[in-house]
Amino acid sequence: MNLFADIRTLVLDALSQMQTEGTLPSGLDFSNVAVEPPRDALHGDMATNAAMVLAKVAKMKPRDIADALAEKLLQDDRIDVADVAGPGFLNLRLAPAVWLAIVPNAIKENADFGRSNMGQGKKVNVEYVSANPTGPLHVGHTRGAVFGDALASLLDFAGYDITREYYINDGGAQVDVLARSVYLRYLEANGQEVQFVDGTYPGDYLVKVGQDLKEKYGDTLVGKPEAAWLAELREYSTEAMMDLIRADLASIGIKMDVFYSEKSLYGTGRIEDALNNLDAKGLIYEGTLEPPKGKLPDDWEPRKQTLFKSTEHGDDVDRPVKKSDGGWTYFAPDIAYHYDKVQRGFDMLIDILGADHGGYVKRMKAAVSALSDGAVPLNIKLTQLVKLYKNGEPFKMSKRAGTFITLRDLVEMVGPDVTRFVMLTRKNDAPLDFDFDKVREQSKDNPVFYVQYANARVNSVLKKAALAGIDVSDNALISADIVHLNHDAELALARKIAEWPRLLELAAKHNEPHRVAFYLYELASEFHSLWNRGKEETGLRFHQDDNIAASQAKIGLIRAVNVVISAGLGILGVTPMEEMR
RNA sequence: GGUCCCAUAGCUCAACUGGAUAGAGCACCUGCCUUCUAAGCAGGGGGUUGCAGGUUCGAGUCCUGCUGGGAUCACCA
Repeated sequence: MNLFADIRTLVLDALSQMQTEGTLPSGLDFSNVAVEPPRDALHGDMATNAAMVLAKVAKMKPRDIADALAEKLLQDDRIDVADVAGPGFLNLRLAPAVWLAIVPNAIKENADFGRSNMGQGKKVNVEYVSANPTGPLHVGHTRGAVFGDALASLLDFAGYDITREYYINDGGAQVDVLARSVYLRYLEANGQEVQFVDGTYPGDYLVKVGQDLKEKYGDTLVGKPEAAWLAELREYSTEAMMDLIRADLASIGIKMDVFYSEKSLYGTGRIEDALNNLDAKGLIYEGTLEPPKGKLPDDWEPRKQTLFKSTEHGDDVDRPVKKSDGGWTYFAPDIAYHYDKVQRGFDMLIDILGADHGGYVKRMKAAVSALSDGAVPLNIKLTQLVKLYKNGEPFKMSKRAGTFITLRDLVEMVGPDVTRFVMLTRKNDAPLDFDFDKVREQSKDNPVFYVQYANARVNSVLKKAALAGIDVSDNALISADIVHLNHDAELALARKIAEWPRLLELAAKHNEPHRVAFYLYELASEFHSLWNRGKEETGLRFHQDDNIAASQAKIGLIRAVNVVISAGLGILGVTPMEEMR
């Protein structure tokens, strides 16, 4: 139930009627006609830009259209007031009962309130995290993980058929490095002194892997040449790292549907298939790239390579798919991987990448555009850096000094819920400041607690009312008489609740889960405001002495707040708190 | 130098993708606890939306050019 959509339908119907009556010319495009909440509540409940959008094509004055439209709309008993204002806005005021009707509706739909079918079941693949399997997830990965997961939930709630996917980069040279590093830890476990030279991973998360390896092989690999153990250890170490990463993800509530291995693309003809597809379209050629403009890299030299003509699909330069030694570049398996996604029948692909991969966007989009003949859009969202602070002071990370903050550290220090919420209070492409101390503060400075506190307060009221013998079951609240909600402050809260389905669709449409976080903050604020007004105006308290019917109506209102907060937090992946203690 | 992202109140950020007088929080000032949790609420001051043009009924939002910050730039992933 989306009131804004309902009223927009009403407006469009009225416009069509005006066309049949000849007040408006036919053949107009209504797609830009919007019904939105006005910026200033004084203007009314909803505003439509219909008159201004249509004025030019209809060759009429905006105000004339608006006046005629107002007259039509007023015939509907949901519309109390329709005023023309400004350059041609039509401000609508709805009958209070229309707003208040959202309350029992929200309680009835409960966890499904706001769910939309705008996605029409379209298959969407959301690929996120995809960190190299060479170590635990760190803070940067965490942001991508949380953002991708919330976006997936958001789209799911908006009616898309979502697949959550992780691409394991287990095919490249970094896995050799991992294997060698693990071998060193293995030697260490066998009592040898080892040196971690450049080009190996010194992190102590590999200590246990080395020890486990000793359990498995004893000392049989000691002193053997690399050729004897490299392949084996590559396999073993990536498995161990993926176990680690899966556990990291689980600790913030993320469960992938698919883990897709890069290695599985090699030696199976899949890379060749993808490139053949491009070749058949005349997009693969042998050639030499121009040197990059500006300052030349020291070791630059012209070189003949196998290139993908990505410029045909919007890239700036063509991109190599084979190295000079004949091996694939990292781009080649990525092409094959996305080809696979296209073949699996997704209607849309979304990749979540760190901002440092921004240079990769155009070529990947070019590849998907070419592979799918433009049929499957690839939407790449970049997540900006996370700057860590401790008590207002920048917190510098250094692998060497052991002050490298991992996802696990974050979860242990502040918990999964706070981590997730805070990381979703910024747009994905804006840098994020994360202060370990501030996010744990239990005050309204901290949006997490502010929202949770609202939820807890509602529960507190429900509990006390039940103790006082009032039936506050959802069934009782649904059938409560909204006539008892007759105050502007109560109406304001009902309006905010009614915005939820619309907000959700907007957030989904723009792939912006942070909007959910901001909305929840506003909803909580509206609720806290009403709560406090009850101190002075006793008629606004939720629990009305000796008036069970009024109490049930008022408690129903805040139970609806509860429903929306739970649904919203659910999308963000945050567990609502029943009480704050 | 090329490409991408960013620039909004003293600070951290919104602004429903082109709508009305640009909004919140922090900080500062003034009020509100005998009351369902004051972990909260109400009110006040604070702005040339980096600069200069352009597009139109209308621009923080779109286009062009600057300035400043970040990321990235073939044979690493």
